[in-house]
Amino acid sequence: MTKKRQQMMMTPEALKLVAARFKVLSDPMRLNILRVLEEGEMSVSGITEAVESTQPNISKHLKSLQDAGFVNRRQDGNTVYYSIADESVYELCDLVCSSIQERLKSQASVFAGGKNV
Amino acid sequence: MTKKRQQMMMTPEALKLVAARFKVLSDPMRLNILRVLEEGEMSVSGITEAVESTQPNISKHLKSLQDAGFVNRRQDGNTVYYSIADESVYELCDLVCSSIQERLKSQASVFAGGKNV
DNA sequence: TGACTATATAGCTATCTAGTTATATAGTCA
DNA sequence: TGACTATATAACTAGATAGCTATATAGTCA
Repeated sequence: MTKKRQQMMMTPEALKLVAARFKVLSDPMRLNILRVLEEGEMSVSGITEAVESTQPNISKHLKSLQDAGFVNRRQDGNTVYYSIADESVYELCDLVCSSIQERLKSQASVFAGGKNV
Repeated sequence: MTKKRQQMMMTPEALKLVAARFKVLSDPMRLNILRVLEEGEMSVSGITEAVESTQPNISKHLKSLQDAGFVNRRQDGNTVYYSIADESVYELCDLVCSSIQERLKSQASVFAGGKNV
């Protein structure tokens, strides 16, 4: 567990890029959209219905997801389909979920009288 | 690459938790603090100097990092030392960095005339 | 062409937050 | 005790943004 890691990126510009990417993932609605898209490509109206929001709101979120490179856009006639472009987003979510679970578990052990950090 | 993944967490509360965690990472200054702490435990004043900011600002950021469980706090006399509590944050950053590099590479190939998505 | 549909965008508002300055808190040391 | 130091907090400002309504754009079909 003490394997040497390479130093994190360090220029201010790089930090901004990384932060911006995390920012796109820092909204529950956008995460919900990504979750829906995990099942496959879907139209804007389909997504709107699936996440129970309004069409303009979803279009805006999809734009930011696309700008960040998380989703792809495909137009067929006058309906537009979005799909996942970067599968690593799910790894990110899995990591965060595991981390949250760890944290909740250790907090629970406090209440149970177990030892924690 | 097509291995089945378990479905992402789905309750609204879970989505909020995950989003909140990403939000803490969505600021360049906080990422910079984490980068500095990668080298080991450091005092507030040390961090403030390392990232070239003001002490109140850094204290505030450290508080949000601590609330999210990313860092630990240890007081010795009247100086306070912070250290990394959750190493997974570096995995998250590595994933994002790789993803950004992939993206930049594919964009570069467009300019070079290579084929892209 | 015009009526219709799907998506995108503009403009607005309420909320949030990074950074600032000033101050409070709390520990050390004489 | 008082002077000093390190950190935390309060109060404020400026900028960002999620969601809304209204509207624009663009594709289909008669």
